[in-house]
Amino acid sequence: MADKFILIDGNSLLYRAFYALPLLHNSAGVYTNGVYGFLTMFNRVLAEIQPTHIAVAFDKDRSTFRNELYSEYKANRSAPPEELGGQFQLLRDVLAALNIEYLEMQGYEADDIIGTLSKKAEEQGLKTVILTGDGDALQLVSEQVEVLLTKKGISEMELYDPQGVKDKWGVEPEKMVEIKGLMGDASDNIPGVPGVGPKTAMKLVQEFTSLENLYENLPQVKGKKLVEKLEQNREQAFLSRQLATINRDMELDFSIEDYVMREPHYPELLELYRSLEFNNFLKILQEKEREKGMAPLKQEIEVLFLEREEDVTALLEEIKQGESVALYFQSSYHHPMWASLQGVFLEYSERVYQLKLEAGDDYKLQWIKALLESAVIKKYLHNAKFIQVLLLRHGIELRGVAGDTMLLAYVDDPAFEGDELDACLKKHLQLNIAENNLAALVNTIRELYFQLEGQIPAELRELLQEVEMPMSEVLARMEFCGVKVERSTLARISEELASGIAGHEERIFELAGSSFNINSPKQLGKVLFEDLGLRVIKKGKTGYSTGAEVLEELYQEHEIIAHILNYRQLSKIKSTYADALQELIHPETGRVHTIFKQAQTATGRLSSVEPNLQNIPIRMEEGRRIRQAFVAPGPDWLIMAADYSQIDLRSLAHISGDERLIETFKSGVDIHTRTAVEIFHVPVEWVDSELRRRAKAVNFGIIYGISDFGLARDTGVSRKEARKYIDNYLNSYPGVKKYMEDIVEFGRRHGYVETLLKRRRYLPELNARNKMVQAFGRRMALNTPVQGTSADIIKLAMIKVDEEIRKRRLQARLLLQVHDELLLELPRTELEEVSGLLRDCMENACSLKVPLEVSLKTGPNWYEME
DNA sequence: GACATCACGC
DNA sequence: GACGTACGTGATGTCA
Repeated sequence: MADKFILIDGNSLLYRAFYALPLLHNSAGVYTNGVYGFLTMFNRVLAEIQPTHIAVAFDKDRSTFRNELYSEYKANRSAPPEELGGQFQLLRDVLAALNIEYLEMQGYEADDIIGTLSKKAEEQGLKTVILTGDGDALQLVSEQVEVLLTKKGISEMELYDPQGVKDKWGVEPEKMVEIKGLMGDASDNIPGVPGVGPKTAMKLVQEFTSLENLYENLPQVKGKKLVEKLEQNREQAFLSRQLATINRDMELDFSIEDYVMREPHYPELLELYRSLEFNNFLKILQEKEREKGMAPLKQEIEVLFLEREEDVTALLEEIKQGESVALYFQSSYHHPMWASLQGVFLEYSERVYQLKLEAGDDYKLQWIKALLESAVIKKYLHNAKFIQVLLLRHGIELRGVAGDTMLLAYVDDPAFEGDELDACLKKHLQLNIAENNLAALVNTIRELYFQLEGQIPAELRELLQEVEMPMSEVLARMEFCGVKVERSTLARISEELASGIAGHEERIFELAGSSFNINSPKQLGKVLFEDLGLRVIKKGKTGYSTGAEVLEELYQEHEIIAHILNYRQLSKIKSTYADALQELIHPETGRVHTIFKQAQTATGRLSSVEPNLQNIPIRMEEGRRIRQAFVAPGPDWLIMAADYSQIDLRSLAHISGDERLIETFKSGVDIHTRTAVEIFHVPVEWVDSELRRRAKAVNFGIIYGISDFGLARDTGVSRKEARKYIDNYLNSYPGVKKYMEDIVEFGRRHGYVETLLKRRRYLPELNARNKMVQAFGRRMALNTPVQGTSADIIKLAMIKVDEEIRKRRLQARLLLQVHDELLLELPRTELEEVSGLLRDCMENACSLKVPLEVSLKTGPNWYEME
């Protein structure tokens, strides 16, 4: 790549950053916002420009050659505020640690240094970008030199090339000083010609090109007043031009090598960032350094090909009982029910073997069936569930899985995003797999497993072995089984929806007076708020907000709103459910097979994708009908749903140990009614549906760590009233109040919070300096143990249910988990036994301070259930 | 392809 | 003066 020089006006940028950001300081009280903002802009621009050379220029002090010319120069500038003053030296320190040259010269401004350097760079054929907030630099723009001007805040900038300057000012860059000479510059106290502003100055320079030429031809200038003013201020104009002209011929010993980009001095930089508490810069820096220090992976790995059955037999004879292998399967797609196998890599005793599987090679897979099904040969894999489902399609039951690096990495840190093997290797072994070297990959699996397993606390090892690993097998069976979905039912619903949608669409266009794309928030916003002139309630980043919340407020104001809301609802159901689900019915099974992601959520919950079967509509009747398509697989079969009642509140009761909450669940009274009695101070017979609804919202809010603001919005009462409800709640349930205080304190002290089964979630946010981030961390600290405990409980229940069904050799099968609900299919003949078994396994999944209650429903499909 | 907006579930 | 319930996935439009 061609060499590129970036020249930064340190003063200008620091000022800009200082005023753009709130006054931040570290815990020692040192103000840091200017330096912080400088570095933010600096990093962004560096990433964008990727310069090979760099220098930062500073003003030396306030007296320059310009003051000798004109004593009033910059006389209007007051000294920098106290909070900024100290940051100049701080910035110099940071630059020194970054190993970046900075320059300052007695009697000159940063501009002059930049002008001189850019001129010399130009002479040597170097492309230059000048980063500054000072528009004076535009005079330096040329074919070789571009200027990046800060516009607003610290994120908006504009890059000027010669055409850019011409577009904006109508003249060549070098004529900018002529304009300045005429119009002056208030910020530098350069007078110019009074009464001549940017517009007039531009016009004059366009016509006369220079001050000299202008004054020689003064009579040609139109406007008597203007000529008069120009005449009177002739000397001042020339002086102003001189002041505005950047000196490009300072005496500088310039050698381009002095400004080559160099590696920072890491120890100094780390120390500085630490003391300034620039935690995100620190993180980026450490990440970078670690990546550099990463051992290059042994890329040259000898791979032994298993081409004939005899090769495999020989290998299998070598692998003794109790020994272990690592496996890596190549597949064509990320969904095990839609993927085909392309190859198997096997690492044994530090040797790597490969079995290639082309289309029609399924028989080769049978060669290793005995190995895969052996319970005594230990296997280490990454995401064993995926392989298990894929193999089930080939009639192979994977057994003997001793370790799964994906699940291990998940219990180590559930917030880590990157369930892929290479991401885990990078994080835990500092290994960077540069290319897709699968032999190298399989060769690292066991090392990753043992190293990480050795690091995690014993409780997490237990969670992995006793919960997540068995869970993985249960989920594999559920995914492979799938759930029967009737295409014809979905098609019928889709058609009905289509006609409903068309009706709303027609009426919307009539009322709007034009047709447009209703699905486009942008176009819809224009119609509602510009064409129809409705009240603007909320604006987002990109324009008017048209969310349901906003539209509901406008409901009474225009007939169109109701149609839009209905249109939105129906088209959501049609596109996401009725239509998309049909495509996902598997041709071989006639069923829909989701993937339950087991290493996805920060709380320990599962998630469901392709399709997501955890968000099938239920609240609104129109959407609920989608459930009619989820059917039992035969006339003598049933769908059964088993719901935990109030599992999150029961988890909260257990964790907090609150006496009243525990007592309520033990006595079996309705929790929301009870809460209403407590927080509204009324006898139970006064609790009507409205009071119960509000109490329910409060209960909900408590679990989520809601604020008075959010509660007010959800219940429709005033914020003050909502505050009162929360206070009343906390007084009524003092154990919950204590829990909230304790869990946040625990999180601050330990850096994490944990669930019933000691699943951890790290919460660095709790100790953040940013108040918003901290509040966010607080809500997570409150919510995660509750939601995560519920997730733990249902996982335990699922393992028990699956175990029991298999032990009793029942035909009933687990199909889905929807956080607090299990869905099964079963022959009618097993109805009684499965009901008892489910209730038993779920209610006794674990022993809490409160009873767990389960409600069971059955029916021919997921819609008609009782 | 990344991002924002919207809407569905618990 | 804005902004504030947790955890998710997916369809669609917009803009680079």
